[in-house]
Amino acid sequence: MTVGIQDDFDLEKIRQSGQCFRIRTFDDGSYRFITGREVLYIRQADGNLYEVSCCEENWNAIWKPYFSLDSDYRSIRERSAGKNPFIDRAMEESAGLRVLKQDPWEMLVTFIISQRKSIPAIAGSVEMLAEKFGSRIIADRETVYAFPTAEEMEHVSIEELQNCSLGYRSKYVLDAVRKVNSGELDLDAISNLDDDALFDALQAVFGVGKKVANCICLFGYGRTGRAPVDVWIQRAIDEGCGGMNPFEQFGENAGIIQQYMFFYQRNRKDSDESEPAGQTDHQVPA
DNA sequence: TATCAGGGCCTAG
DNA sequence: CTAGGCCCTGAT
Repeated sequence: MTVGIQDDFDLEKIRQSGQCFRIRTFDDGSYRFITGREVLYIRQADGNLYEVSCCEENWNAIWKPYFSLDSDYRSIRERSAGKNPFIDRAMEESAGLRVLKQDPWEMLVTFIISQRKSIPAIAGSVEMLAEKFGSRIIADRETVYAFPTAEEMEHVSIEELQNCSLGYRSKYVLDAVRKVNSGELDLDAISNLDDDALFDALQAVFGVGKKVANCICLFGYGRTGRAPVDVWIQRAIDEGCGGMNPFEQFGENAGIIQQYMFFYQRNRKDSDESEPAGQTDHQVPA
């Protein structure tokens, strides 16, 4: 069927935004997304019109929330403008990307894996995990594998994880599996916590520090006030913000601004005028 | 072929 | 608080 999307929405920018590692493209311009056991093929037809492979119920119940289409990003950009020239530029260049609302368990494991890895390497490991331990899905255009649940990973060995190129992160993932399956960490229950408490609860997992915890808050729990600071954002802060963390002033939209900055910093021509000025005040609590 | 950085985190001092 | 080590990959 066809849906109309009036707000900022750019599939290619979403694909490159580094928050989701299982997006696939097809030659006809279609993009494939997976969440849980649901698979979506979506293609821009004309202007604001998109052809989607799902029914209207699933579009409304699953995919509109997934793409955060209940938020008005255009107005968020407008209201966030005028505070910092670098960020203004980042918002212009990156308009169209969305913060995706993804599965918390998948985000926990994926961002544990992400540490000290390049994006292609992360994608490779996540794909291997899905193929080895996830359930098979016969989708419209291919056979795909869902990201494995904690239950499906219950008896996974350290060797099997090593074979997915997890390296020293294997023991971290194993700890996540154990804590979630034992109930020591209840990913549903903690969704009721406020941002700071959620942030702290996630860091109980071995291998989850501030950056990874903030990624899970933002991409898994929709906590848009959270702004993870990674090496790219730190570079943007050094080169565009005089070394001072700019996210406090954006409040509940800090995480969205962070995504604009991340995309912009990765794609812009290296300024090389890197001026590491000032301290690096790290993760921003809302 | 060799080198290096990559969406960090843990541990020791 | 700071420095080192860590598994492995993709890029040069």
